[in-house]
Amino acid sequence: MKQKEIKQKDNLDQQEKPVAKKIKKNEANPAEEYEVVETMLTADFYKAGVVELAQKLIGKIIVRQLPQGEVRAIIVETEAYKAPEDKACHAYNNKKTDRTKYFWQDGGHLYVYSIYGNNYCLNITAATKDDPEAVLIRAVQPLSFDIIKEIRKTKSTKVQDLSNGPGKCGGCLLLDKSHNGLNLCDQKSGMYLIDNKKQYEIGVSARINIDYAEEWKDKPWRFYVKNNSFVSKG
DNA sequence: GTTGGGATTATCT
DNA sequence: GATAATCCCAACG
Repeated sequence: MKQKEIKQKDNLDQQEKPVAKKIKKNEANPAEEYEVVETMLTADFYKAGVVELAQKLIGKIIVRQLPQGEVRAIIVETEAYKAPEDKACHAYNNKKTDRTKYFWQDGGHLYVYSIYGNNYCLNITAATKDDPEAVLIRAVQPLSFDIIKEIRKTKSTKVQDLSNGPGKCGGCLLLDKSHNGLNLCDQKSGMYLIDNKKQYEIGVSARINIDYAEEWKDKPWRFYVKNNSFVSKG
């Protein structure tokens, strides 16, 4: 149904288009009232403990510069992973491998891991380099719609399928393991977060698909925007 | 060098 | 909602 609006105009006149207005046409629950602050979030923001940071990240806007243009999306779902004690965390018990070593960075860096083939999941480190903690970005709401559609190449007619899952978020942003360690506070990275003053109603639940984590699987460390259709199914 | 499973997704019925 | 796909990665030898 909405597919027609999605696939129209792949190029041409794509300058000066009001992004929020575009979303409004395509999504039943648009973020049309969001209030961007066009300043890169700095290292102080990411110094918070991982559970606090997971909450603070809800509503923030990810910006990534690509050859195709600038990708923007609102974070609508996160999960906190906190080693060494958290059995769900890849760095549980301070397990440090080639994959997990990126946990040991100051807050505001990326940890990207691959899973089930060509899926790359995006994490943002919290606290300091001595704290192996990171926030998994499980879902975002696209703002720069045309570019994301072009990048993701999904055949689905549901706009939500562009970004309602952790692997899909990595796909939207064209991330892979080469982006491990990227600094979100460094202007040269071409990727950063900006603030959004809109207040969202935030839901809390246990984390998803970590049944192996025993007593840690029930921790209320998942946060999401209530009534937002881009939140993952779980 | 081989193996087994995963913080998932796409594509069916 | 069920299942196949798909490949990286860590844990063995």
